[in-house]
Amino acid sequence: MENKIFRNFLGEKGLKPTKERIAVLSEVFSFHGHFEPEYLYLRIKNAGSKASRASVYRTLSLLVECGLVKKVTRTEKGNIYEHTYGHSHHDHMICDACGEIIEFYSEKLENLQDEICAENSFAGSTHTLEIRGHCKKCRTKQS
Amino acid sequence: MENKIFRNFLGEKGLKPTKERIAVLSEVFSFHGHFEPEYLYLRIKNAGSKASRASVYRTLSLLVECGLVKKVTRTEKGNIYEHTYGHSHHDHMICDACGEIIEFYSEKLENLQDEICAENSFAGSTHTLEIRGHCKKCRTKQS
DNA sequence: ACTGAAACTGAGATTGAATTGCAATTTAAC
DNA sequence: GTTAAATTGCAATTCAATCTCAGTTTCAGT
Repeated sequence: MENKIFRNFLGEKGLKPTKERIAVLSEVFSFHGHFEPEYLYLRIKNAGSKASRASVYRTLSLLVECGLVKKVTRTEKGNIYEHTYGHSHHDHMICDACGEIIEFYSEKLENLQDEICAENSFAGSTHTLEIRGHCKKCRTKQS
Repeated sequence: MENKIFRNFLGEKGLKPTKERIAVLSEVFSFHGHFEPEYLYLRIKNAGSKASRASVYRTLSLLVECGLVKKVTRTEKGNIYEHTYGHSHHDHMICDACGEIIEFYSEKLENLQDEICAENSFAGSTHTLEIRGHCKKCRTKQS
């Protein structure tokens, strides 16, 4: 599981699995959904563990580096992350009215993108598709 | 052309087409490609016009609001913009090695996204697709 | 267990893009 | 022209993110 993956990753880099790093890891995987670094920091505090803001940021970078966490998007106010282990790849729709984030996945879309990369002699490794608009709820509310 | 569009937009909002705003507008449309606010600010200075950083930022927001300019992406170091008037919609591939930005467009992709929105009862208004990887040049260089 | 070198941490300082407050200036309607 | 409203630039501010560095922890070697 993610704990093992992270420890292996740290080992390979000569880094140490400290309390703080493990606390961040656990907290990231203790819930589902998207989060901002500050929110994560507060959760950790609240959970009785301790890790400074600096450590949260530092660990978050490590988690992204080893593929357990992904940077979803950048808002006006900062980065948004999500954990990816156990989650297959997906893209996002974001409601401009309420901020809700809907995840979706389309095989066709993935294939089409591979095609497009090939056409451009581009070796795509990752992608981010973000559709903005209004979710069902906010669409109704408007009218 | 863009000048007229911007002036109309300003007029409707009771805003004034000042030298500074027009300088920003002209400079944005004086070249093709992507830019950062700071780069734009320097270009304006260099062109002999004058507009403070504050005015550049303020005007850029107006240009985005009226649809002449689009925020392409947010990097570690800030926003990247492009002018959109006269440019049809497209998406981007960004080379992680050299930073090159390749634009592409696919009708199929657009349609597929509309389908996906419909499936999720989502009213999509805009989207951003960013494929990251290595461009042809950097792929070759690597081997 | 001990020891020491290397890795790590937290608090606060720092950075840098972006925004804002405000006094002075410009605009344009009358 | 005159004047009210809009605009400007500077400097101050904001805020996420990063960095500094002295003190702390980890762990391999003994």
